[in-house]
Amino acid sequence: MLQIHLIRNEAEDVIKKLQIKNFDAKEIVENLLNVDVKRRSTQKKLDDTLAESNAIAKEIGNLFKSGKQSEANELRSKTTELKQLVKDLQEELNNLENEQNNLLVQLPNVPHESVPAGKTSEDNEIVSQEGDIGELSTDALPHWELTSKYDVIDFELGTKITGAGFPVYKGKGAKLQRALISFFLDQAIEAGYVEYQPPLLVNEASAYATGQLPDKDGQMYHVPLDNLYLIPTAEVPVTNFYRDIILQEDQLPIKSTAYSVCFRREAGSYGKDVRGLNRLHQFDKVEIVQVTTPEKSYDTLEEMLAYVSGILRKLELPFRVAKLCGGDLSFASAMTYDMEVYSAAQKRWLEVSSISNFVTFQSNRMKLRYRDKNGKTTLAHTLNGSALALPRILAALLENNQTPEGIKIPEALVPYTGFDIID
RNA sequence: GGAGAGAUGGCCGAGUGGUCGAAGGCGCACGCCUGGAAAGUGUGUAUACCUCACAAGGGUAUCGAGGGUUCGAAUCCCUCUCUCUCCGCCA
Repeated sequence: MLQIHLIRNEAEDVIKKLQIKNFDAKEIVENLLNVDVKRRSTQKKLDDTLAESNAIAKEIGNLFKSGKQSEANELRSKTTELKQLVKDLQEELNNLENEQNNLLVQLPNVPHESVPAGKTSEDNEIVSQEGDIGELSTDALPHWELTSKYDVIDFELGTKITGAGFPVYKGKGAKLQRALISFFLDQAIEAGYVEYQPPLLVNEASAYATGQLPDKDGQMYHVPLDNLYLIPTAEVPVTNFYRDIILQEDQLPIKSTAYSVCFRREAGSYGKDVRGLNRLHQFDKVEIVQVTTPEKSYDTLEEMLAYVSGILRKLELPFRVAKLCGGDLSFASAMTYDMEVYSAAQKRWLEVSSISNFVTFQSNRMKLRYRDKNGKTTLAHTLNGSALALPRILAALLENNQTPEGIKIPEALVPYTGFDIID
């Protein structure tokens, strides 16, 4: 959520920058400016009225004490009209605050000035690419055929017991999953992240704080009986650790990592996009989260990008990095890098990580602040990234490493799997 | 699920209708003391919004959350949430 000060002081600039996201903010901003003025004058009136009745109450107390009953009673009658006024003003203020909040929540985060214009993922800027995307032989199989050929994932079994998008991993497939999770976590720990195992269900306040609510409530599984949401990513619980907290500057940066199962309803896609492991309702992911200062957050973004690149190198997967254009940027993000690995058999790039700087968009909503050297409380910056999402990594490993003898396991993973080939 | 107790500032802990944003202690910051340190000692030490120059100063709100009684509530009443103890159930 953007801060009202920003709208108040830089309305034109906000409108202009949101155009990069193809978002027409003009009307909302105008309404906000209006409401803001009304809100402030109402608050002033209310405060003044309250100050007056506080003063009278105090005086009545003094009069009673000095035994001047009649004078006290006289004053008492005077407060009845003030009471009604307070009530009215309070209600008005409440309405205006709600109105302001409802408007504010509709505005996406302002993109960083370096974010390229553009509408779709076609317009993303490819900033780097590395690794060999060499040709596979013509009889190379897509992963959804390899999984049944080697009996490592049973999609139908998952459909039977739950539904489409809930695969059952089996044998070496299950072990490979477990190996990847351990590998990713160990890498993150080595890079200075603290490992957490968060709850997989969160309450409404948490889902709101990281921006899943109210914008994307249809994308989460909801448990109405307890009003809890299944997390779409570990980002939600982990970032919420710091909700309503004031940190000391020397505690920053905070680097957290968590493995979690992720649940996504993801309505609306079809065809090859959802085939096999490409898009699931339940999948595994290791997430990295950082909380840092405004001065450092963009350096941190680069650091996280370098970190994830390192993992992909160790997995020997060809990958490229895309800087998202305005139109492809998520609601809450100011700047995002997508990491994509090449799926040799599908001949397409698969997104395996998305690393974003949210600047103060999340911290404002969740009141995550720190006290700087001068003792001033300031909103912290939050960032997160996948490191990494399992299914598409698995898909790429299966496809890219297929040989007549079987599927080769990259060297870095062998200590974790205990085998070097799936055959 | 049943019964009971409780929720106060960074922490501990007082406070049952007015002088309480809140005693006292601890912690922390700065100063004094000291050759240096400890001890001692002095001062300060919440957040948000409004006014305003995002200064100083001032106003308002906040003692788990929301509502009510009252001229006036941390203190009384109602609802909710959470925590703890005992019982039950249970991986």
